[in-house]
Amino acid sequence: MTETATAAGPRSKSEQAYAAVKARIVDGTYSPGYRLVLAKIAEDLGVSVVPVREAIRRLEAEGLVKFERNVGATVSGIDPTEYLYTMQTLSIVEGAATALSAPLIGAADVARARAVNEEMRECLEHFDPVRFTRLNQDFHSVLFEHCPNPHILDLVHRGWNRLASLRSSTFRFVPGRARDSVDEHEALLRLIETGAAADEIERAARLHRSATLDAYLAQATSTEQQTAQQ
Amino acid sequence: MTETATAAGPRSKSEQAYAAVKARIVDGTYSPGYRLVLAKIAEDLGVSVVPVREAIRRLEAEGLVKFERNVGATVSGIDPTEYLYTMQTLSIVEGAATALSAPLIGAADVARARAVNEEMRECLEHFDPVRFTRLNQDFHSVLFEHCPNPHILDLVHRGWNRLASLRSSTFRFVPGRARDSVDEHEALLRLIETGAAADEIERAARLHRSATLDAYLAQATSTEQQTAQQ
DNA sequence: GCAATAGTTATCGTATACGATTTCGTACTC
DNA sequence: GAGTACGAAATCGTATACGATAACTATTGC
Repeated sequence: MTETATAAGPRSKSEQAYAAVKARIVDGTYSPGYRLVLAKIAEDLGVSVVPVREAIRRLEAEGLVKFERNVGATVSGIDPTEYLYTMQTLSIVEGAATALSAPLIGAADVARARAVNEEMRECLEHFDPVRFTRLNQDFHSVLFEHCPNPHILDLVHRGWNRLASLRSSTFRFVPGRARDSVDEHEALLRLIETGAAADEIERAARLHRSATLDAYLAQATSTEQQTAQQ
Repeated sequence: MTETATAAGPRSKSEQAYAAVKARIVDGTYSPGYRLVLAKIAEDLGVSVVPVREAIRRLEAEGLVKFERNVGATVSGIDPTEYLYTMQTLSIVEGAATALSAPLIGAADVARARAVNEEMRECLEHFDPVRFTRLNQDFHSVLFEHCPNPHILDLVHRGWNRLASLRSSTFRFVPGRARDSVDEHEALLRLIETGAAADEIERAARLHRSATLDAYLAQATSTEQQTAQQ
């Protein structure tokens, strides 16, 4: 359902393989570090290795897998540095996407986003981080789905996919951060409703993500362990 | 001779093919609309079609070629809409890259960039748009090459590659724009030298590219012809 | 003369096969 | 017992082959 404009035609086997493996990475079936053996995946999917190889290379281009010559592919890891890069990039492209979308966001969209945000608030009460995370994506989707520039939208999706692939690993919910996040969402909606300048919306959206990154970094620093040094 | 062996290990044939075809697209040997026949390229490069196919798909992911199932690949076209998307995206990621690089740019770098910019000014006198364009890339390379976030840097490079592939087509030099561009370069250097805030540098860099886009759009509107409708 | 259709050709998509490279386990030496 | 050398297994990388699909061409009917 996150596919970008599927033209509904008969998909080639390489596309099937791409979609299948991508889905497994994003939903956590293949978690970071998982070894992707071409022959095995090919057998699972009932195709030969050639289209699988092509699919893997596409996923590599998106940063979801790491490919080493004559060695093989693994699901991209949880290196904190990579996390920082991804979040920083996402803050930029997502900020832009949100700002570009803003003029196209209608009252109905805002209402929908607000409803999602209130659900998120409830998740805070019952401590349901899994649901919270999913709702968070829904919320932001409303904000940037109207982005008129498909290139930027694609970059946003890529960033989210990378984050999704890390979700089930050490990069978790930073407790104190969630409540602030919900409040920032509400503030963002207000800006959009009142037709604030694009600059301002972009800045707010970008800071929203930067704050999440900072919260993570603060936590990581306090923990002060190099969990993944490889 | 086109290959610039970058001190890496033995490249796979798919990588050779990727680099070779990419180079031909970027340097204009294969101009937009050019039909990329797998078998033909394979023969030219002395490899089989499988690695060529993989290379083409990678180039597709970068937006340099367009691939249609059971039909074939062509070098991505010059659709004005795509141009707009690319420039807009580039203005965002390049602005960010420049801002992130700024604190890392030393006096020597600024001097180098300034020298390049003065050369560009000379090109205006002798009307040498080809050289101007190349120098322009050199100038901006100095600004963002220190970008500490490789993801963002990669996005910038992709954008430049796409523009390069269009260079030899109808998207040309907009005469009145070039002089302003050189002045904006100088202003950018001043901001960097004086250690201006990242926000300010980002804004300036972004506007610099937006202005180029606007100049093109103004020209395109006045021309008002759909030159390439195919 | 033009449109529709059938046959031909060109090109892609993928399966299979095999050589190349790496990795892992085992035996041997010091 | 530790380290090294060798060999076997696993896996990747690419060539080749062939079926599938779309583009092209010639022929037929009107």
